[in-house]
Amino acid sequence: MPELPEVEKGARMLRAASAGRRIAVVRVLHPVYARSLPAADVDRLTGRTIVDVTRRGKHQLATLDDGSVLEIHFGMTGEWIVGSASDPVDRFARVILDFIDGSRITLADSRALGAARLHQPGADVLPDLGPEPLSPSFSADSLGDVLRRRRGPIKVALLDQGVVAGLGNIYAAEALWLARISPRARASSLSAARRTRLVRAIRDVLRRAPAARYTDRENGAQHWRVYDRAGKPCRRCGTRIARIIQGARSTYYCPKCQRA
DNA sequence: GGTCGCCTGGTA
DNA sequence: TACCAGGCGACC
Repeated sequence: MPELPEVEKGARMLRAASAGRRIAVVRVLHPVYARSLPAADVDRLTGRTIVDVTRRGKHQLATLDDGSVLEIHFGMTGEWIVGSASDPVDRFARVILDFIDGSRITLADSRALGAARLHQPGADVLPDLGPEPLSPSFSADSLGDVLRRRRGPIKVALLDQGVVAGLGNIYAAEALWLARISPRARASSLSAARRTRLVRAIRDVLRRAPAARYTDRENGAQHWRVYDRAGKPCRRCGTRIARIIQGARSTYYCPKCQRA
């Protein structure tokens, strides 16, 4: 489930595999992806050279030599497969970029919830995205400014990419557990002290994610502190972890040591 | 603000 | 065979 740390890894892969390379062939292999990357954009991409790749929130941004930007979103199940143009096409390949040097990068996405979009030169890419959680512009004060206008619970607010960029369902739950804040707490009523704890917890969760192998399918789950642990004892106080639905999504939390 | 549905593989 | 996973846009 790609959240910020996984997308950062993806952006690095894309950069290593594509920066400085000229695109020979673009193939779009799924109707959902054809919607976000129509034939006209495939034509525009073909023959262009990828200059650099950056990440913003959960979005990967490949800048092309004409200033246009290819934006990739992994959705739930997106991942890169790096190889050569002679490789067999992956079962879940949705977009394939073949470069003139014979190398290839494939966007595989089993559930096809991701997207690829081409932004024209000079376009404002991702205008509604909130601050990067690991940047100084994200702070207890800035978070307070945004949350003040919110009516709903803090968990739902944290999943809003306009509040903070890059958090998903898992790390939002993990951060709230670390900060000892109930996911049901009203976003607008969080004290400055709790916002400080939350900002710290978000950074902590995101920073340690790669090292903790959060993303490893076999070993990841056992490292989660609260996510997917419904009915199991809280790692802090032993209380049974609760599962509730917020914004049509599962939320896991400790009803005792995460207070509203 | 809340809820639904896109998608499809994995699991009960 | 039904249901669940979830990022996110579309809807009420």
